[in-house]
Amino acid sequence: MSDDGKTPYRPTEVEEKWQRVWTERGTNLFSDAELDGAERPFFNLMMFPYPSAEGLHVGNMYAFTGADIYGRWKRLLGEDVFEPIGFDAFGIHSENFALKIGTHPMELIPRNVANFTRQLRRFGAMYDWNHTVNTTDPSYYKWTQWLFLQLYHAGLAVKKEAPVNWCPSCMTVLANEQVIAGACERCNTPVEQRTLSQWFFRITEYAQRLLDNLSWINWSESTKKAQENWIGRSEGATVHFPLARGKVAEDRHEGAEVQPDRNRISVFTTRPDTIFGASFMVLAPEHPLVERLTSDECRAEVEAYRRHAAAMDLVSRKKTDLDKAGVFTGGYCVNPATGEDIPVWIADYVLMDYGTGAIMAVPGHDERDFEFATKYGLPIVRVVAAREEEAGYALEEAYTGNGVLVNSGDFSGTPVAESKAAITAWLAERNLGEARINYRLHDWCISRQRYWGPPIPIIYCDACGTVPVPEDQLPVELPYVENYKPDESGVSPLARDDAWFRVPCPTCGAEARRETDVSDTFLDSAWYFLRYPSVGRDDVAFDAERTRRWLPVDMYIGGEEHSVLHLLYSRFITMVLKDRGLLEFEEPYHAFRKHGLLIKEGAKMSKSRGNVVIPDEYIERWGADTFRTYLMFLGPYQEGGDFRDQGLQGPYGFLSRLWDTVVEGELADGPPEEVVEQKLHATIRKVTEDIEGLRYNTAIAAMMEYLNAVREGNRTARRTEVEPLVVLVAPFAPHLAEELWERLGHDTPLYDTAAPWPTYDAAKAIADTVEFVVQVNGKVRARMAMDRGITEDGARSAALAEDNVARHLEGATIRKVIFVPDRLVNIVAG
RNA sequence: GCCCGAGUGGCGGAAUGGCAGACGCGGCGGACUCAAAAUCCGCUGGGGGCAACCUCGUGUGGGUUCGAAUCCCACCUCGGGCACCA
Repeated sequence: MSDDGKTPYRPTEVEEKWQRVWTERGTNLFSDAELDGAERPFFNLMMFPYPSAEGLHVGNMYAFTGADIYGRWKRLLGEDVFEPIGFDAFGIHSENFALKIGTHPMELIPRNVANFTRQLRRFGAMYDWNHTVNTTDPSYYKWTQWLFLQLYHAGLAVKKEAPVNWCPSCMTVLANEQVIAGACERCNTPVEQRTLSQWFFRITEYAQRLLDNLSWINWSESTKKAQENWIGRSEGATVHFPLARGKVAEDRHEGAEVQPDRNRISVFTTRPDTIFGASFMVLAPEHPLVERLTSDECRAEVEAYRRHAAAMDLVSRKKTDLDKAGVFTGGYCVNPATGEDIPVWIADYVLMDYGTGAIMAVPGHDERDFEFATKYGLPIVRVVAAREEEAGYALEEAYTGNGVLVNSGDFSGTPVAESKAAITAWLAERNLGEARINYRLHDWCISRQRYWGPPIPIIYCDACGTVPVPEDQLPVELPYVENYKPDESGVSPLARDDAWFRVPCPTCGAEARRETDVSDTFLDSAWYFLRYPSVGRDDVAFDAERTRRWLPVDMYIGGEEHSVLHLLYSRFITMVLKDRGLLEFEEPYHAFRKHGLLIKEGAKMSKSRGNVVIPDEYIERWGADTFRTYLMFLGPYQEGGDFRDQGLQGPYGFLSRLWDTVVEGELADGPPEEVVEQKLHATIRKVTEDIEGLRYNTAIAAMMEYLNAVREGNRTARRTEVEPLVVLVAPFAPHLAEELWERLGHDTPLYDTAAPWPTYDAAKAIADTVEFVVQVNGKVRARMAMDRGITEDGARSAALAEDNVARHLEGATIRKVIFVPDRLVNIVAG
């Protein structure tokens, strides 16, 4: 009570009180028995944060608030909502930061986690703190290592010598997904190529399935689109071009068995129909056949070119705007369609990591090939024309349009579309090619030559070879290594700990060595949702029965930045576990919704701009309820919005007025007054439907409108008018709602009440009279109240009688009347 | 270059074939106050008119329709993603 006898809204007091109550009552916590017995399980998942030293970012808060509102709403509907949170604390972010400030990650991370936990508790999400995960905890990464073994035993984890993306600044290998435009996604340093022996997960085996399921999973469309592009399916053909007899240097290894694939160049093409126009070949400089094809005269030049290409970093190597440059190898192969010998070149515009690393160049119908052919004076043949009569016309640029084949032997005159299949079939009959589907997706390199991650559970023995660590010896604990800084060697810092590194072989007992690489952070996060319900179990990664009850995840809300990395990997891992018989579903998330990006005053938030919103400051000043409500009000959740400091005032005023209405004023008894009742039902409907569709901004606007109507003209509100609003606002402002619920006389807290969400009567949600719009020739001339359900004739005569309407019709003949029931009359006259 | 999304008052944004600008911020005027803050009430897209009203207006140009912010075509701008992908 203040001096004037008023009880003003004091958010901090209210929020501290209810957070204490929730903790004491365990309102949001599940016991094992509750998890096993839940009748209406709803798994509400949000993307667990990486606990940075800076603390919770407003972007995290935005994401979590939107997800928490959805979960709280489901709970108020009476579902058993499991809403866990955790920490994705392994990885290069953490390690780099630890290096920068000179604190060991084993000290730094628990500190950050503690700080995050404090912040997460303060903003009022209904997290189940009994079921948190921390990826750096041995009780978690034991199962990350177990997961690796599952893939290993399935033949899906393989070690390959491979050219990899090497970040010279982070001194580690990056997955293709972590390379943005040829540069490290983290530090923006140009990435170089290196060849290292790495562990790969064969995600490409699952490419088609990952693509196919996109057609039925309930996800945000843009996210599906991003995955589709990333998987990058193209249909075409593999075509084999035999090396030309007598025009290729003889095999230098006398007596060596000549491999079949050493005698031909295979290419992948999406345009097999243009094969008659393939007038030369281009190989990637690294292509294994270059050596064999190169003639003595060309050798010096070819080798110089290959050295030059190898030294080039991937940024310049993959730049589209580079001049096409290459060199002739001196070798030839045979175009299997024409039988002609065609020269073989090498050029850096052909990439070894896509298709077969070789292309058939069709300069007449491919812009890059045209540019290359023009530059080096190579023949350009037209094999497609819009009309057959154009067969003889020369090409001034590559023609990539549709048409019919020309200059293509028996296939001339065939339309492009059907000739693709016909030529592929013709080649296949002669063993010169076959239909082929190619994917842009690459295998997932999970090796990291770093310290801060789960050690890959593999042991190398001179006698037994590669030996997986037996399951009962997991976890392979990450040792404390004082100097964990990576170096230029490309060997993980773990190799420095001799006592850890040397280990007896699990199979024969002889002295053996551990794998010293750790796994990619994305592996940690690829399965964490499976762990949540089974947290505490140290005998299994996830309990089968509990998993059956709770998974797949019912609703997953997160940022679009994880569209291709995390979401694709977790789908892949789920499919693998299903194929191993460990799960009964192959898509981990029943529904996924992306949220938008939050900007500040029209600009991207960044430390360098100095416009980063620190949630703590706002929560301290306005309270968590206002902050949450504002974040959801400032724009459409799935599209993001613009955070403006002034904007907090609106939601604060709304919550304060709601407080005043319940706490300050006298509430009258009796059913809602007629004028308010219709609005009440309409509001319940709108808020319910808007939350379901994550349209939080308009849900809040509807509640504001309703409160304005309840308070209209300083009238005395009725309890039955206000109490439903207290529940509607509860997902957004849970503390305030609890307090008002209690002040309305309830003994049981709102969130412990079974299914308190109000229902609406659809008949009462609509008014008896509707405002008709009367148009004359499409222009609004009057607005008139009419009875709901009025007939066309009734509306028409009422409209014609209206003064302004009559005035606009003066002297004109009515030609037509458009009638939209309960909405509009449009009189067309002239 | 290709793909996706967006362009609406001073500002954030509503409206997805039928009243453009809901809701909120800011602004202006008023009440309360010695005063200010807070709070409450009213007004608030441009132009014209005393007014009733009229007129213009959703990036630009065209189209479909009785009627277009909304659908179609072309273009411009911004944001995001992909990119010598054969």
